[in-house]
Amino acid sequence: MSKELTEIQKEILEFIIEQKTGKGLPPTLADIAKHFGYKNRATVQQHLQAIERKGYIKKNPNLARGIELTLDDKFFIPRPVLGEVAAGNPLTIYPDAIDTVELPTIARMPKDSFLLRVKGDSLKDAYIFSGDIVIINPNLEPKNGQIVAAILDDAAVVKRFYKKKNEIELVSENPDFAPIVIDKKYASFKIVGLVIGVYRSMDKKAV
Amino acid sequence: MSKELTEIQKEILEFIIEQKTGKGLPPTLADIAKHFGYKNRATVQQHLQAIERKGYIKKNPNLARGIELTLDDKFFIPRPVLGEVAAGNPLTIYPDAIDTVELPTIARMPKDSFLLRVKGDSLKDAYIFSGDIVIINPNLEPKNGQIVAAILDDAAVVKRFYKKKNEIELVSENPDFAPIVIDKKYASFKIVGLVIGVYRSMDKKAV
DNA sequence: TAAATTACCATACAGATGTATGGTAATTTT
DNA sequence: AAAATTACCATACATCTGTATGGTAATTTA
Repeated sequence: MSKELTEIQKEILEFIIEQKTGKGLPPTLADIAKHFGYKNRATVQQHLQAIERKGYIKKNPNLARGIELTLDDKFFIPRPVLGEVAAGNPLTIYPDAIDTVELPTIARMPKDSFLLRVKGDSLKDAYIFSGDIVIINPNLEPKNGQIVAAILDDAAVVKRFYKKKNEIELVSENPDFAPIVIDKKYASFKIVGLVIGVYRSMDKKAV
Repeated sequence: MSKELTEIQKEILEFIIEQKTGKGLPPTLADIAKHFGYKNRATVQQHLQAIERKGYIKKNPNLARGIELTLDDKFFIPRPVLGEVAAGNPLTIYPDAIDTVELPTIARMPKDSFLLRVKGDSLKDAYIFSGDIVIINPNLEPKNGQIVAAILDDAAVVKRFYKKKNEIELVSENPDFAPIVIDKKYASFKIVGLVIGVYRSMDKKAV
C-alpha cells in the first residue's frame, strides 16, 4: 500500500470490503453511491480511481462489480509491542501492523473482528495451539466458559473466561498454568474480545 | 435440496461455484454462455431457472451477478455419496453442500480448494478434531508426512500421507487407528487433495 | 402415443453498469 | 499566491445484464 487514504476513501473501501465479505459480492458504483447518498455514480467513480491509484483496490475494467481488493494474502500477525498494550484498543496495540493498516486485512473478517496469533500452550486442551490464529470479536460479551482474549498489564492472553462474584477468573485449560484472578492486582485489565474461531495454516505445523 | 440436477445443470452449477470461490464473483449469464459455448444467454437463463427451481441457487432478480448459492446450512458436510465418490472430482460429489461454511476471510480459499468437515478422532494428535473444517487443495502433490484427504472405496478420510516403495500408507496420528496400506486392496482409491488449513468455529465446541 | 422435460436457438428491450468529459467549490500543498 | 488535491455535481454513451417471448428438435415420462 503506497499512500494514505482520505477519510472518505477509507469509508468507501470499508464499505466495499463489508459488502464483499457480507454479501459475497462487491458493490456496483450505484450501490456505493446510494449508500453514501451520492446523486451520481461519477463521484464514486472518481473515489475508486483515487483508491486504486493508492493501491488498495484493482478495477477490472468494464466489468460489473469488478472491484478487486489488492490485499496480500498474508495474515495480520500482531506482535505484542509493550508499552502501548495497556492503552486499550486492541487495534492500537500493534502499531506496526496497523500502519500497514491494513484496515483492509482486518476488515476482511467478520465485521470488527481481528486476529491474534496464539503463543504458548496454555490452551492446549481447548484445541488451540501455539501458532494458531484466533479470530476475535470485540463486540460480543463473553459468557462464562467461553474463550476470550484479554490484556493484563503488558501481555495479551487467550484464556477461558469465568465471571465470579467479585472477580474475574481467566483459566488455562492446561493444568500447568494456574488460573489468573482479576481483582485489583492488575492495573490495566481489559477483555479484548471473544474468540469466535480458530484458524491454522498447515504450512507451518503438522506438515 | 429437492430434485436431481441434470448433467449439464450440474456442470453449470459447478462452474458458478468455481467462479465464485476462485474469482470471488459469481459469473454473469454471458460468462456462463461463453464458457459452455452457448451462442445465447437465454439458454443459460433457462438452465439457471431449472437449477433454481430445484433449489440449488437463488436468483437476485435484475441484479448483475445475482446468483446466490443456497447455503444449505452452515457447513460443508461431506456425505459419501456412493457411486459418485470414486468418479473423481470432489465438487461433483456434494453438489448440494457446497459453499456453505462461513469461513472467515482470513482462511482464504485458494482457487479450486474446497472444504471437508472432519469426523472422528483419528487426527487428534495432529491437532485436528472432529468437527473441524479442513481446507483442501486438490492441485498440490502431497509429500510424505503431509496430511491429505483421500477416498477409499466409499468413504473419505483425512490422514497423513506416506509414499513407500510399492504402496501408499495413510497413517492416523491417533494410535488407536491402524495405518491404511494402499496396494491393490482398494478398488477405488484416490488422493483428493492436500490439507492446507484447518478452521474451527467456536460456537460448537470448546465454548 | 401424448405430454412433459431437456437443450438449445433467435430477437427484443429496459434498465444497470462502467466510463468519459466537463464543471464548481473548498481545502491543502507547494 | 498559484497549483494540486479533494469532493462533489451533471450529462452522455456504449455495452453489459437480466429478462421476456417464441421457436425447433430430441429425449423422457406418463
